[in-house]
Amino acid sequence: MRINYCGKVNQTILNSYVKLYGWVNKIRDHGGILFLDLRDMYGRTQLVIDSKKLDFTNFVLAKKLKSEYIIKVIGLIKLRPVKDGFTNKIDIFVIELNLLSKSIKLPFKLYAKKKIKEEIRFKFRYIDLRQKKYIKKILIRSQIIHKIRSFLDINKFIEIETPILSNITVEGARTFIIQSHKQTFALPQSPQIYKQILMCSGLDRYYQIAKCFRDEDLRSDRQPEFTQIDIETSFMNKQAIINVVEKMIKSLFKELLHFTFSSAFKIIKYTDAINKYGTDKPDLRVPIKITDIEDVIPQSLTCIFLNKLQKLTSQCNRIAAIKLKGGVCLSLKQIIKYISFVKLYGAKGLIWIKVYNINLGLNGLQSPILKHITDEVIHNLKKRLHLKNGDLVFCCADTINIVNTSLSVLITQIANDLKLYIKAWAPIWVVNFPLFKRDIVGTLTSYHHPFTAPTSTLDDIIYNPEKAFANSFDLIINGIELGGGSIRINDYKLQKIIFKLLGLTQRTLNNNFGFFLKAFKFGVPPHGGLALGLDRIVMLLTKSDNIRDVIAFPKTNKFICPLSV
RNA sequence: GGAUCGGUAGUUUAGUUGGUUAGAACAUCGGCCUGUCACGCCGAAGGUCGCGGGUUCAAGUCCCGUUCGAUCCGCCA
Repeated sequence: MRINYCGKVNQTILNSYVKLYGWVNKIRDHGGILFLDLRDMYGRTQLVIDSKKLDFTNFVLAKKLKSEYIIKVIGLIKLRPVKDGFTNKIDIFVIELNLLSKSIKLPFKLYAKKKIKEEIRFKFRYIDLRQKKYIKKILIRSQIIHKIRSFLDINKFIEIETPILSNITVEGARTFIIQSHKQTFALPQSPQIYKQILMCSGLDRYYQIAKCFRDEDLRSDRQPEFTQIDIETSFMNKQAIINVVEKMIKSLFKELLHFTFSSAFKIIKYTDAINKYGTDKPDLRVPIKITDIEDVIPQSLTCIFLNKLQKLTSQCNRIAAIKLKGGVCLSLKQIIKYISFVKLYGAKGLIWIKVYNINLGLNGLQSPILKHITDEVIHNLKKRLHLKNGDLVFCCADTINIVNTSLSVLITQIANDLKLYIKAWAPIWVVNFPLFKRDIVGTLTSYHHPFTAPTSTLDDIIYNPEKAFANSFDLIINGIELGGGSIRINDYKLQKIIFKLLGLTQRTLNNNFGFFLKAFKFGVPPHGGLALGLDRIVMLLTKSDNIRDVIAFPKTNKFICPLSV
């Protein structure tokens, strides 16, 4: 058994002998004496190879060592002569040296100051992972999984594995299909149905660290195969589930980052999130909200706000604004940059108003629309937006979706540019999502999935499905969707109605969900649960801006594993 | 499926309105050096400029195509 690690030997065992294994990180050859940094996964320590203290054969061998050779040494731990600026306090005076493995020249420099292209890093991932910063992410990932397991274990959850090879498909993402010589399998997008079946068995606190597969295009936070912390419980309501998951997340932050959340996570309804932040995953570290202004500007002006594009006739429009405190310092160039930025999201543009002196009315402002507006409009805007000197207002007018998207991405962009984050961590539960949404061809689809229990009445669901809401909840931290869940339907009739509303034919229903509905006839406990994206939790806790950094062997945008291709 | 950015030595990169032999730093290799810790000093080697085509007297540079990588939109129950 290995006892000593390079990163762990310290001055508590001075003047004793130690056996170390490791990689040659760097050699400083002074002729008769060599200084060698030996590295393992926990850190580095300095070996001193002195021609006077080592036999000739060993010294000759030492002179031949190169970077990344793997060696075994036995040496005496000594205090290093004191010199300013160096904190490593000990040396290992080598008395015996063994070469275990050689290495050719590395394809890139470890501990390079400049960023190495991922293309190369992932091709040689085994070398990439010799770097401390990436080892650390892998270590933290392991700790997170370990802590989640012990937390859930303490809370009486049991870990149950569900099949990877199955023929259950829930509509949603594209599915990976596996052809074997005997059968065709689908890789699971999540263990959703299996875990609900387990509830039917009475295994009422289930969890799984589950590999999931979705054949969709990649993003910086999306991989085709990823890991979910999948949880399902019976006889717990929404609040109870939220409580236990929140406790788990808080314990992770406490144990891994030594950060304590002072209060319960904020809970906000979906509709409020959309109205105030323009998105269902707001980043509450940024203190900017969206404010409706349509009712404080005269009808005659709305077309100007709509950029002369259309009259405000449809109910599907929104005229709204965000206020940037101290924003007058933004240059016209920056403002134009933001205008072209929102155009990427469908907005026709932005109207901006710089407030230099609010008491002077129009004279205290700078804006391209000054000649179209009156002091009264300014007065109204001042009241609505609580305008003060130095503020910058961006207004956007378009369909609700375009205004929401544009202003929410604008808020994020401005916050990034101007470093407007007022706190480190902003967790939030977004609850009561719509039950359904219409896709591009007008078909009704589930907002989450077809098993989500509604909060609306049956009449509303049937006759006004788009206005129906779900008993669901998403966990958002810093604008990142960590996961979501819901209370599930546990009523045979209701589940069947939902399937029908979603347009499933009797045949599809029988083929895909027949067994599931049948299970309902044998009794289904009230149940619910959620799934958290493990990779995203690791990203958050390791402050990684890329999911590939927290996965040992990630895939590229083209679904290629650069290591093995 | 769409948009944007990028690919020059092992790595990170410079390369002007197209114009001599594509330059640097670090790494590598050889030599010297007993207190370095980004050691130092002397020397050397290392480039089909992603790939294919076009324009031109002349292309790393301009144009077209393609491929790979990244980011985003669509997509992601």
